[in-house]
Amino acid sequence: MPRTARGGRYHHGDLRTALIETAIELIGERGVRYFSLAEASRRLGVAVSAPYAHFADRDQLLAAVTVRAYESLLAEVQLAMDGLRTPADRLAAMARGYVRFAATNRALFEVLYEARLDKARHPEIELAERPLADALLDNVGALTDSSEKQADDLATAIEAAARGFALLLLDGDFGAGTQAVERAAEHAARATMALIEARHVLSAPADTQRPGC
Amino acid sequence: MPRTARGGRYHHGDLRTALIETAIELIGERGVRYFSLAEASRRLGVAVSAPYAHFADRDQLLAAVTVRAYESLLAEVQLAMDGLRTPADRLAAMARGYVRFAATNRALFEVLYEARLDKARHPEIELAERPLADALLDNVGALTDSSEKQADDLATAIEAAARGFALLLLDGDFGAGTQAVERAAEHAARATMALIEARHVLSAPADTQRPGC
DNA sequence: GTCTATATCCCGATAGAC
DNA sequence: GTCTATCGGGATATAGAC
Repeated sequence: MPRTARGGRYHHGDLRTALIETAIELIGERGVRYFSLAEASRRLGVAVSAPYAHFADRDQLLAAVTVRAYESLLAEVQLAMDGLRTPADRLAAMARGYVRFAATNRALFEVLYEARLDKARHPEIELAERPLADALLDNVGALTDSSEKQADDLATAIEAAARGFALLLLDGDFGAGTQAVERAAEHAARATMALIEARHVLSAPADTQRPGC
Repeated sequence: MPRTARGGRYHHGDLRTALIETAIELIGERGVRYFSLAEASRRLGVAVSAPYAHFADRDQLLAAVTVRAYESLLAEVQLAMDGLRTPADRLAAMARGYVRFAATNRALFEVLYEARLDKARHPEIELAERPLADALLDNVGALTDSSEKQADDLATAIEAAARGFALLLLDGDFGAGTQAVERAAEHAARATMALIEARHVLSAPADTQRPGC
């Protein structure tokens, strides 16, 4: 713990960044909803009032964490897509990267969906989210025969499936450890491929569909 | 509010049930994390110590709510499947019912996944969950050419997608109101159909798959 | 089974000194 | 920019009277 104070003032020099990192630690241990500025201050060895020099309130800190979360998620997804050229391969890779991100950055993944921040008060969050949404829509749109509505339906299905697999993984349904992560990521990628292959089913009246090729 | 006390003792006669119902109310308004026994007591007009005559602690009450949640979910899913005979139709209906349940019983849906209860301390929860898992596995298994592993992979994909659609709906991504619910439910049903149709993709090496029939 | 009262603890946020 | 001190609030849980 090299960053605790040594009896005197806090001379870290970047309490703002330290608070964000400690918030991520704490959220990982106990969940967003149990995160408190007071505990973060204690862990950093500063007074409970110190954070207010850098963030107006608790939500402002959580918003900063959320922005970082979107940035990390985007990086992980882009890394997974690297070198792949077909839209289908890139979409499957997005799902894989998304699931990996959820597992290796549990706190950041959680803050994305459970921080309950007032979106109107934190417009920077939507800004950070956009590139990811664009990447998804671009690749879905690049699938040859997709009309606008079909593209949108497919994107939504892929998003839903990826999020579902990530949550099943975090709930322990795939077991624990690195193998579980890769297993879940692989499942998400294959489900994405399946949705792409059967995408004609997604936007048609359900009662005209019959399974089986 | 006929159940508030009229200045004297609480003569409702079934505080235990009243607590469960009030807990569901409060969770729907503020989320599980912010639910407290104290506030439930206040709303019921009883002393904050009264609940302890019926539940050992807060988690025991939440566990009772969770059991009720699984029962309600099972009922909704069974209702949606009613009259349908093919496994595919029944699976699509399960997804539809699941999404409808999430929207019309938001509090119960939330408690299923965000109560953070120690499963070992509340074995009754797993008991309540089982019939639902069985229904899913039975129908997936009834699809003609599914091996055990293929059946399991398909079941997981359907579960992930349904949960994802439910969360997108609750996040407002489908808009608000009854139409949004039915739209999301329909999407979940179609995604289920798509996963069934392309289920051969789910359990095969991803790099041998190419989209398009 | 419910009450009153209390012990114990944690939180967010602010005021004013340095 | 950080500190000390504090206000005002809310929580869980227990003890003992009725």
